[in-house]
Amino acid sequence: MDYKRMIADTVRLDGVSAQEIYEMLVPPKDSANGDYCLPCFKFAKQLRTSPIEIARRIAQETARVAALSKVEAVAGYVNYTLDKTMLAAQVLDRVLAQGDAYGASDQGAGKTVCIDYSSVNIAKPFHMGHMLNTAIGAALYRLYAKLGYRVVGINHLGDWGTQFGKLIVAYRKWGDPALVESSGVRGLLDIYVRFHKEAEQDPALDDQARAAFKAIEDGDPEAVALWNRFKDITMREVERTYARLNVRFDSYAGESFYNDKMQPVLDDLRAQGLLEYSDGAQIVRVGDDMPPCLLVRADGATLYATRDLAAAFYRKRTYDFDRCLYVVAYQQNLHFRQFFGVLERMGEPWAQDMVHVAHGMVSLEDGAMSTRSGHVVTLEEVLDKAVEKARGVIADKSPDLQDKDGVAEQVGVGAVVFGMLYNARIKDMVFSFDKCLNFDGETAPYIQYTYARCNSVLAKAGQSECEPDYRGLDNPEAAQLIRLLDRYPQTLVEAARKYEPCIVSRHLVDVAQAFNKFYFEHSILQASPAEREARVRLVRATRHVLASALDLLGIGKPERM
RNA sequence: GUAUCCGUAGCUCAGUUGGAUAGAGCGUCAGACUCCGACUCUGAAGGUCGCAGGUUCGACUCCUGUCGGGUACACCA
Repeated sequence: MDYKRMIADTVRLDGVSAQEIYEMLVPPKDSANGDYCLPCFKFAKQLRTSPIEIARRIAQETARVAALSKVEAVAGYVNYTLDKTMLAAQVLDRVLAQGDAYGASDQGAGKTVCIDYSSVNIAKPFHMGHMLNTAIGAALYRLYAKLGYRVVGINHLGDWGTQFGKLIVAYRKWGDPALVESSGVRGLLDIYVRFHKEAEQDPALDDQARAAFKAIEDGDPEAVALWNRFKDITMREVERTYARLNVRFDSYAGESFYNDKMQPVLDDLRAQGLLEYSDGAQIVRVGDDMPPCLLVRADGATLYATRDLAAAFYRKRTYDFDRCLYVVAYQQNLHFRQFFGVLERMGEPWAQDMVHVAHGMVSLEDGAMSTRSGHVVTLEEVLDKAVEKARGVIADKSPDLQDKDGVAEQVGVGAVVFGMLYNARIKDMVFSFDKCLNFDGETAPYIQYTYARCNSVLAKAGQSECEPDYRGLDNPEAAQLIRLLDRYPQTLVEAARKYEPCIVSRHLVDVAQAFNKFYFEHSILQASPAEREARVRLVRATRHVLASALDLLGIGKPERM
């Protein structure tokens, strides 16, 4: 039942529709003012009446709406307070009936969303910058799936380009097959870094690298075999990391996949007369406020944008998406505006369904990360340190815990992932181990602790046949918690609409905080049987919402910790 | 230079299509475990919302300008 609707339908104001009223009913900032409020200032001019008088009249009209325990006109606002016991009964019934599926919806039924995220580079380490990208993309993936969309997760592998020529040259010169096999990406990175260092002294190396890449392009068996080997080594490692993060992809079609799919797009552009020559290169103009999009180099080679264009057409054809998201750092803002602009000029109606979900950059305290110079913090070492720290806390505080290693993994990895998803995605992040390994306050361990605490209470509560008496929840702490549980579904919708996982994480923290306050102020198991049942139901509902949100963010849920 | 994003407490950040006295965590200080898990909870201190105009009954929120910072700007991805 929709209380806002009931109130809105009862209001009679000349020239104002129930829908307008409905949309104006908002939760007051201070919940002491009630559950909803209606500011009446807007009506004053057209009704030629003071907001105070209008509020008074509306308050009178709507006072008879059932389920309201209080209606008050205050300083031009009408404040509505819902009957706490009725609200509690309704919200808890709804949450408990749906369980962990609470918050799911069918808004995406029949619709497809493609999400391009993570996009690892072959032969390069998976560092904290990729972590941010991957966490955001994976959270959006699960979020859209929860809202009923068919989601296609795409890992657009960086598996093409002259760097592979460099790697081949470096590998042939300094690579020890056995060593590279055992040291993996680290070993590949080492010879890659060495290549750059030596190429400064010996420019001939760059020519050899170009030749080696050309060999891959021309299908030279030995070069292609090496290239595949680099891919295998990288993917083996990356898959291990994805498994730890519980991240999955539906497609690994990367750059090389589109090698043979660019020409038709270029032909199409040429046929439409959009492709122009400029200084020997071929470009498409996309508007006066930005530089043209460069698609073919003077030497005939294609570029990043060409591949993205081919990929877009392929995805539209293959998945028939309703929306295609690109989770990529804001550094590439211009690139996406240009690339989307080309689609628009081609008259593709779906050009407007393309979205660059831009996020901030991760840097280190002593400057930007650089793969070439080896100045990176890899995800693996961060996760390992976090898990190690979690293990220490567990040894200290829960020495009798079962499966200490499993829980430490969930807590440590969870803390890192949550740190990536806690702020608005556009924010830059200066990585530090101190901040990343913080387990206090608004962190994953805090939420996981709350979740474990719920489990503990529920285990002790056992089963009950008793009918709940919701007067046991008629207190500010329970009311606040119930309000938050009630708003969870619309929170998910908003997070998806804005492509902002942090809206989910913030709500998750709010729920955990509200629960802990309630827990501290009110005894659950010691209450009278009927009130105890009401409170146990609240704990159970809270547990469902915590579980659901943790799942969406990709954070483990230790039953105990 | 042009475009674009960011600027809110000592630090890191929230702030719901413009609404009532701008919120949280960390840190600091002071408290709460004979009681359902103290990885918890309570309280205090801390703010010209970068600055200046404008729109509005009402601006952290919208517009213009300005200052500070990030990023990008043709043959890399």
